Amino acid sequence: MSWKRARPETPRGYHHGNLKEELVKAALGLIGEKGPNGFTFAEAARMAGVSPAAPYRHFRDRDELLADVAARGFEAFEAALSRAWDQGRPDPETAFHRLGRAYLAFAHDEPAYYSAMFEAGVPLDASPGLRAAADRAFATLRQAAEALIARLPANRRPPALMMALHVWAMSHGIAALFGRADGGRRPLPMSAAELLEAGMLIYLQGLGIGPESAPPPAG
Amino acid sequence: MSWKRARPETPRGYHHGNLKEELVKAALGLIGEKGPNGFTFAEAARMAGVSPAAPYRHFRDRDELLADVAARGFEAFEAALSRAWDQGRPDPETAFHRLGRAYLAFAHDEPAYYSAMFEAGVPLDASPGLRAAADRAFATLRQAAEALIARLPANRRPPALMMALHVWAMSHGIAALFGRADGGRRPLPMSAAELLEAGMLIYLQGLGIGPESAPPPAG
DNA sequence: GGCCGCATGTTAGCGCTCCTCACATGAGCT
DNA sequence: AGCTCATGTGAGGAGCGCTAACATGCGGCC
Repeated sequence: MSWKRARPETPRGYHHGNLKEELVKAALGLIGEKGPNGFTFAEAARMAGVSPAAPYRHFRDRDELLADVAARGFEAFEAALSRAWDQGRPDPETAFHRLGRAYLAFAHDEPAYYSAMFEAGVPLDASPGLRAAADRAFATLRQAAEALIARLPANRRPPALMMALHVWAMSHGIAALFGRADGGRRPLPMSAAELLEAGMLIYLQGLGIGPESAPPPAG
Repeated sequence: MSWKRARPETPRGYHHGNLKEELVKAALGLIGEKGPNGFTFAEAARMAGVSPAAPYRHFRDRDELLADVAARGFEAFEAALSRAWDQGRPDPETAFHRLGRAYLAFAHDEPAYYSAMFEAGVPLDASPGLRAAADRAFATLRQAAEALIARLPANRRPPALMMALHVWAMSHGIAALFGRADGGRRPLPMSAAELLEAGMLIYLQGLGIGPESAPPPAG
């Protein structure tokens, strides 16, 4: 009995009624606080006010819950990136910079999701929906890369996939190494967002999509 | 008694004599096999042929061993990067490409070290030597950045620190997302090394250190 | 309306891990 | 030779993942 909530906020009977959702929420909270390893199945159950065995009715094991959290994270990620990209309006450059900021904002504001997605070691094919969600998120990046590349003369266009991978890698690298809420790594002379912005400007310049080399055709 | 080695390769008495080193080696092996979380204090002890309590004579706890592995990883990393950079010989561009390949080679060939360094969640100040070792490794990248920047006209030089951070971020991003031994993430149309090489060429081009924009002064 | 099936939750418990404490051993110094 | 102390052992508490057998009550069926 000791695992029961001291004072249940929502009185309930034998059946919880919404346990799966509440377990996911609890897991998110725990991952956010103590990292993906600090998260414990038993503690999530405690938070939801159920016995330590109850979660097994909803998830095969701890890894499956983690995979579920990661999948939801990719959904939210894709939504945030799509919203930022906004179909490239008003122009691809502006939208692209918004996209970069949105990437870092997500990593910064949703560390629990970001951990589950990229740092918890969840294999991408842990669940059917996971890889699909991850692919949709990446597709947004790729779409942005394509729109930017389209502004180049046809004979100087790099592969869009490659460019998307570069953007993703740099964003993830900055988020992973410097993007945490000052957590414990390295003090920087500039913010992660500024660092990414500068890096992307240089990269785009290298492609020839720079402020001085590619005036918008209908400017 | 069941924890004893079935057939001790090196017969020993009550005292092991070299336990600390052997625990670190065992940890490396386990991390390489099963990721930084799969690694277990008790199993490392078993591998070394000692009781599960013995490791506590050499490491305060599991995290301290992990931090020790990470610190050794940074030492090896620094050594590998320095060797590749080779003081910028024969010229900074050539040496820089070697450096990039060395970065990915390390991440690929020493996954256990790389995990402990970047993915195990070890705080950088877990031990005095850890941050120092990490700083030395980063200093190598920064040194390379400085040498490359020095080839630019004085009025177009970006901050070396920023450039080093960009290089690090892109390298780490590629290593973390695509660099694993095909482990389980995403199939690519090109190797991680090629991806990094292409990304760095574009980035350098953006800085004006490109094949067609910065012929060596003594060419 | 009453009954029953089955999803959901509980209890008990195995095996494992981390870590601690009291005790054993023997290497190296005096 | 004798002592000391670093190093290793044994036993055990607390917590976790997971399973099996049992309890409960919601929802569909007659």
